[in-house]
Amino acid sequence: MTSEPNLLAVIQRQLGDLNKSEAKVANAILKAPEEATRSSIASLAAAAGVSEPSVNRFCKRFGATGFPDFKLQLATSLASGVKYVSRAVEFSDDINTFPSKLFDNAINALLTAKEELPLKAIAQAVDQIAQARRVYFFGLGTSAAVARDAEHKFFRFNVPVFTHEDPLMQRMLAASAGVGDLFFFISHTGRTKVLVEAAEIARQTEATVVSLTAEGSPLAEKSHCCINVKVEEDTEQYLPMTSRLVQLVILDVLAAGVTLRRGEGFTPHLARIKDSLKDTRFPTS
Amino acid sequence: MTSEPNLLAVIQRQLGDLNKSEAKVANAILKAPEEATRSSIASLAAAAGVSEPSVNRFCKRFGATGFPDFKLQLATSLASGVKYVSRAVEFSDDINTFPSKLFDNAINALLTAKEELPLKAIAQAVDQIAQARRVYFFGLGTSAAVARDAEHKFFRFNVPVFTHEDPLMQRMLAASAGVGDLFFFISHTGRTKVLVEAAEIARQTEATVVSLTAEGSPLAEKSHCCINVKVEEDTEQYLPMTSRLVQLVILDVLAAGVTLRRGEGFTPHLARIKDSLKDTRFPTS
DNA sequence: GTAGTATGTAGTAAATTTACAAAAATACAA
DNA sequence: TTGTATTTTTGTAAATTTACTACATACTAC
Repeated sequence: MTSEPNLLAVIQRQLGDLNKSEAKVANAILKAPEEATRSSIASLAAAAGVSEPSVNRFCKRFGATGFPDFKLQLATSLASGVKYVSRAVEFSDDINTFPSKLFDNAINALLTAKEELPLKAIAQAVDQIAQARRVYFFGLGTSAAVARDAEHKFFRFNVPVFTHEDPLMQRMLAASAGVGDLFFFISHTGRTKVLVEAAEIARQTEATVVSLTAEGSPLAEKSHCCINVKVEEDTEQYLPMTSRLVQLVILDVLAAGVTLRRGEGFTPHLARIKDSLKDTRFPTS
Repeated sequence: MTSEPNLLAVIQRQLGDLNKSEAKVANAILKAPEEATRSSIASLAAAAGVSEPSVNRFCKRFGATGFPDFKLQLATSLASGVKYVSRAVEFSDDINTFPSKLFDNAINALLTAKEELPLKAIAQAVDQIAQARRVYFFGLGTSAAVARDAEHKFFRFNVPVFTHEDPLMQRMLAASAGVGDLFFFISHTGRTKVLVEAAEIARQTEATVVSLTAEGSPLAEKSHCCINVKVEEDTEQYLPMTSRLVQLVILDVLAAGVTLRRGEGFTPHLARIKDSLKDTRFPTS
């Protein structure tokens, strides 16, 4: 419970900082992690095309006391069932391979995000949402769906929440904002022009601007509080985005944070909302 | 990789059938399994009060090729034990605990789903989507956001996709459907009346009905093809739903499946769509 | 060219396994 | 019972494999 849960992710992340032979070792391990746990230092060295001490140094660099200890850590990492390495879907994949790859990628994104949670920003955002008189969730494209999800979730807190996918509506609402209004912008890149402009407009009012987006992006700079999500995306691959999953869970975290703020006295309210949906469903069995 | 569920349990069960020194080894391991994975054959032999070859024989008896291999199996089996523990958020939680809990729950949901993926239904759904002339994604509440996300993703495939959150629109579209139309219903419970009714209406036409919902639910029964998602939800806790994350990833899988179907010749089309968004963003750096 | 780093070679220490022998347990007959 | 043959269990010691350390060489950047 102490150490990094996912050794492979750590290796992958540090790939750039390694020197030649260490990188060779890293690649050999990433290529066949299972096999690495079973092989001796000699065979791994051969597979990587380096000398045995290089493998040993590699292990120590990653916090192990030596090769056997490293293998143990690796095996433990692998045991949790996920290949902690983003694996691209290839055209040679079939039904038996690509679904697990996509799941692994999603899980991996969440694991990574969990380790670098910007707790301070989250706590601040919870404060601001809890105090807000009105909350607007704005996003475009994929993030519009995330905003919609957030609206549904936060609606349960007695706070008037709004979503709009129309950039013009977003601008107008931003322009007419005042004290107690909170604008929550969601964007993967943080560079979508119309969204950044809306944030800029909102910022010129008395309203609070919070964003869930990439660190250092134009959108982040316009915000009072920015929750950074850094998920490196294989944007070249036309693959589904894992970042929105992280965004969704972070919004869950914010929702939970607000609930906890309200205290136990608030649960009856939540129960009432849930009950109100009962008649819309076919009863179970 | 046959994977006994838990090596420790196996050892415990066979305790009676072991001879004296093997039993000593077994007890030493059961007493401190974590430590056993880290110690050498010599120290374990000493701890058990037997000779080194006895430990070795013990290992082989349990299917390992030798001591190191045994340690590996033991480590993996210990590590996989901590998987799948959903942790509920409590009012005593603070900012340092509840965010990781929520992330853990999300990750666990995906891990579980990954292991019980209904591949057959997924393959079938991919076929049907690939052949469809028009695809409608329908959902309500939280699932409406999922439907919206799906619309965005599938829009890139040249297939006309539509989403509507309005139950009346859903009914009307379902009623006027024909050959080549595919209705994709998304629902956590599969019991939302208006949605099930829309599915029923669609089913009476020549259209194809696919659903992403709970096994055996009314909605599932109305569908030509149902992708089952079983995520046991702590519905009592007013906590965010993890099921929608699973739904999203499954839709990613379907999208990837369709892309793979189209083959490599299709990538230029995807590239064009991506390029078309370029001017809407602030350039990087 | 020099300082510093990176990598490999060779030797050493450690750990694991094998082969074999001693001891213990068991079976069975007198 | 008791003794003996046979099998099983266990340990010793040697062989082998594996991992580590110290040192030398090669490379890189200044």
